[in-house]
Amino acid sequence: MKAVETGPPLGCAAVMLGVFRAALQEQHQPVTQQREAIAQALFESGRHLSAEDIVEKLREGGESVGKATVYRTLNLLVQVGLAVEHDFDEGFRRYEMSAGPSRHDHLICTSCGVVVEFQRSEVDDLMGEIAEAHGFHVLTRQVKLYGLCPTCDEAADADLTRAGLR
Amino acid sequence: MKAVETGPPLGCAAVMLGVFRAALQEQHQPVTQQREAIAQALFESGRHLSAEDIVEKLREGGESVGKATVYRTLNLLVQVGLAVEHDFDEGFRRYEMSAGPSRHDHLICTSCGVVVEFQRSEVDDLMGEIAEAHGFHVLTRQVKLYGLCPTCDEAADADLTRAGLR
DNA sequence: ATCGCTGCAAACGGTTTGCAGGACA
DNA sequence: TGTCCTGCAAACCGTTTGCAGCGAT
Repeated sequence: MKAVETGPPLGCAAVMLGVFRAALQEQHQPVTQQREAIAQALFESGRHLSAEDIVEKLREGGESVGKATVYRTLNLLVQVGLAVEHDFDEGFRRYEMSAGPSRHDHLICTSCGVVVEFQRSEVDDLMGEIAEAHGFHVLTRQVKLYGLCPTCDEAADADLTRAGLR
Repeated sequence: MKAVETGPPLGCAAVMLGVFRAALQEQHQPVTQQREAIAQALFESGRHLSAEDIVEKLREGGESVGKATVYRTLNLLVQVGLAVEHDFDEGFRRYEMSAGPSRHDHLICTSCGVVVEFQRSEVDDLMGEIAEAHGFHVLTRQVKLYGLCPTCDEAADADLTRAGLR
């Protein structure tokens, strides 16, 4: 078995790429090498990538794409629903493959910056109910919990204790 | 009874201002006219204001403050927990008075941009439970539902119907 | 009187845009 | 072959920063 860097099921990227190609053709938009490369980079990583991350990833792979094209393609991916935009308060945006109906949300540590994903059907249910109650037709959501991860929380506690004992 | 532009209970701004002053003094930070004016502008409006909004609001009131000071003071307010930062994907940030424990969340229309607030104790409960399950010490959260408001949803439906009948 | 906040303007950095040339349909 | 996507670089814009001077403590 081959070692793989990161997460998504093998073959998933290929399927997503097919969907992307189909979506482009349906809108009479050209399927260019750059668009495929950018989409593939995002799908293969399966994580939260910045535009810069993608430029770098592709450069490492020997492909050269302009930053502007990366932004344009990412917007395209968001439009057709194959990617979602995230803002983790870093001063720039990150993008992530959107596996359609599989919704998940994030816990973000404001101290060390670690991002933990979680998935709870109760969130889907509750948000759906709220949207309905307000007559909104919700397409996407951003549920982010900011605070201290267990490690940083413990460290902060230790600091406080030390200060208290001083 | 006097006509009032916007929302928060009268006197609320004054109380919040007092808390801000106390917080500054506690940290041995000077209570300047600018800081008071900026905080008051935010507290009185009670809505989601951008830094630019505040500069304008103060200029209208005859007070002149630098944009840099507005940003610095807003960060100060966030640090002491009297304001929260919002990002509604407009390319800039908005700030809102934080009434401490009274948490509320937002529905955002991606078509007309209207922002609707809602408050549901179930959200507090669920988020608290999730944070606990992951050992996170959550301080703030961002729960945003993006989609079409009733008006825009209806308009979109009408468009689709028209297209279908063409 | 001292410390550090303010304000102006320039710097900064992520994102967008204009335009000449080349790739897809 | 025509359209429009790409890539470079400059423009853009919200935010941050450096520095001289004044205000709060």
